[in-house]
Amino acid sequence: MPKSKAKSRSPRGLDRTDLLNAAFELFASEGEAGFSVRKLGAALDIDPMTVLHHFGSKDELLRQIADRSLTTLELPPSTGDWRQDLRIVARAYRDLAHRYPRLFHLHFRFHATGPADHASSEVVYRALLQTGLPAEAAAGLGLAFYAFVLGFLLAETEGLLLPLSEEEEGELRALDEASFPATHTLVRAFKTLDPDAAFEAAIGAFVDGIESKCCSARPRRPDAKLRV
Amino acid sequence: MPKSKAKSRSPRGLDRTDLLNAAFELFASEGEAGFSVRKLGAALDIDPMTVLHHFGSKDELLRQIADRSLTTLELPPSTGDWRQDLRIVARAYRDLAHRYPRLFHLHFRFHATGPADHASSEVVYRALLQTGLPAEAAAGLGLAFYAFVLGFLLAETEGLLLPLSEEEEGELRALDEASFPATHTLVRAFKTLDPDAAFEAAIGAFVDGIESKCCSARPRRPDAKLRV
DNA sequence: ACGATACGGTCTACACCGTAGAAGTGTCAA
DNA sequence: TTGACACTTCTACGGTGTAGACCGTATCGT
Repeated sequence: MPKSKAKSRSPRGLDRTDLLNAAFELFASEGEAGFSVRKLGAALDIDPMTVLHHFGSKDELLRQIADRSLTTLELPPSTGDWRQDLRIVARAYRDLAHRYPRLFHLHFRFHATGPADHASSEVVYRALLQTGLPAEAAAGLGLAFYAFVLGFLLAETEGLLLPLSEEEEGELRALDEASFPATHTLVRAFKTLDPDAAFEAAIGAFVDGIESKCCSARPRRPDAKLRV
Repeated sequence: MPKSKAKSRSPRGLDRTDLLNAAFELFASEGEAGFSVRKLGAALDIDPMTVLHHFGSKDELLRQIADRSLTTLELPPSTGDWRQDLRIVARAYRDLAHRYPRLFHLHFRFHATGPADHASSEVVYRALLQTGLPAEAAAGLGLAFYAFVLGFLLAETEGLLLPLSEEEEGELRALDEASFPATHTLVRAFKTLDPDAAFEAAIGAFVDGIESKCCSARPRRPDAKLRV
């Protein structure tokens, strides 16, 4: 029996899990700029080298922080409708991004390969296979789906999607109206932009686009009055 | 006449433009990890502080590097067809990402506001207004379009879209086949994934989705005659 | 019971980073 | 000449990640 004691033998009361939890907390609240091995050590009253002794390098620690955040992904059960399932996965990732916005960008640096990730991928791939598309198309669209969703969320967490500030509004309005008519037309809409609606519309467009690509025989949703 | 002399008076032969060019080059070739003010100084045989004197801070230098890369965006003329125009803008950004993959992520850190960006946005917004969608929807979809495209390209430049490696393939195949049937089905497709096709399919799906959202009255165009 | 071994933890030291502040250095206007 | 000013450099400070040596203790094979 290799592991009878749960607490193991740590001279200090700290497990490696505790270290990871503290690191996660510090990174999530302070952001990458406010995170360093030394600061983590100070917060735990621990020598900084102790943390490196457990994780090997700061990079590996960050990788595990990213992994840990993925384990909190809350994936509702499949509905059986692939359109809904794609939306559900997208919303689950968005929820994750909103819970830990300061560390979401880590998911790009360390392409996650944890079990949580595989579970959500399976939902996505199953959904795309249900469309009847050939495997090559399903695979490409699956990865594209992730890239799109994660990309959108990164943009959102990095502040690219915020309603226009006064300064930005001024900059846009200063543009030559003859050369930038569409931009001028939309300035008002940008000021009152609703990120939730934008996200749902974008995901909806993507899903509808996939639908139109594959199985036009299927009946469209009731709100669609028009047909191709 | 404040600028009669092109070269200005620099004791060394270096203009601020030269500094920016060199910084751009160094960053583009070495990546962020290999870029530092000190290294830039060494490469130019210049004191590092000279760089900061011109740019104020490293952060501002990076911002200008990002801006500079955006000025190389090659935007073909509008076709008049909003679907094609959206695709054109997406491809222009992808071309940019492929030319300078090591610095593409900077576009997320510094939401670009340069003139090059306004020019491409205008194309996107004009395209979306041409769909006949209301301004709110057009604005949201416009930002979503950027988030999606940039996100996809970031994923691509960061390596999330590469065909499966042997190791990753093994990891996927090791998954329980009963629990991950779709993943298993697609492993082969992932090994031979074509990023170009995935990108075109994804953008196509998004555009088609927008089309289905608005004006199905327009006749779909067979891609028989293309113009560019 | 007793070294051997391994491991958790610490300490010191090194190379590198961004940059504030002071101190040259040159060129131009008065 | 005398400033004034932009440019460049030097020095120094506080921060970073981490390699390498060191120490105490717990476990194990004998």
